[in-house]
Amino acid sequence: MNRQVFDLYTELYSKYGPQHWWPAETEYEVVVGAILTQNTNWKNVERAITNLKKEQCLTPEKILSLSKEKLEELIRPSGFFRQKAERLKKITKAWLNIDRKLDTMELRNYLLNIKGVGKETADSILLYALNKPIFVIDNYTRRLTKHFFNLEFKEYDQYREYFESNLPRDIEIYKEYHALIVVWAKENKYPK
DNA sequence: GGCCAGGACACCA
DNA sequence: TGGTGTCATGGC
Repeated sequence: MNRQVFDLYTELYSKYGPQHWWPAETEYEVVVGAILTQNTNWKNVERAITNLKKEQCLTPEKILSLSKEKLEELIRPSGFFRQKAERLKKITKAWLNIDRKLDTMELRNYLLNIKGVGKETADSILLYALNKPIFVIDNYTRRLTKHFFNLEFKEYDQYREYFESNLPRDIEIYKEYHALIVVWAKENKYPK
């Protein structure tokens, strides 16, 4: 186990403090947020979530009952609103039928088979909604890996396995580390 | 005013 | 598998 991966975690944690991610009141809100935040500033996602909450629409049943046009209107601030409305409908149906007895990788495959759900989205849901030990990789994580460890991989799962194999298998650490990486990246806009 | 955000997918060679 | 275009709003 490569200590520097864990050491960086403790460093970021003591510098920025606990982030208590994911900011959501329910599991389903995590699912919705995971779709809405795809390549999108979180501020814009918050506007969309606020709209959904204001209309009492942040439940699977309500999302499914909304017309396509109405859903698009509510989530418009998050951008890509047409495809995200489509994706929300699809993932919501799948979410209602999810079999929680499946093991982590089976759940991952289940999520990845939903159109509009890629690895980062699936892993965010696994970690933050379903409390499964999966390390979430995003572009910030790739940037950080290059910046601090001078490493670059080709595949998403290579990054994921790198972090997972160099950290204690601890869900809380996975949650905090990913959040701290985002905080770090925002403070260091273009560290190269 | 331009750049980019907590990606995913289709299409092409 | 690797490269590129598309989707779209709002913050900075």
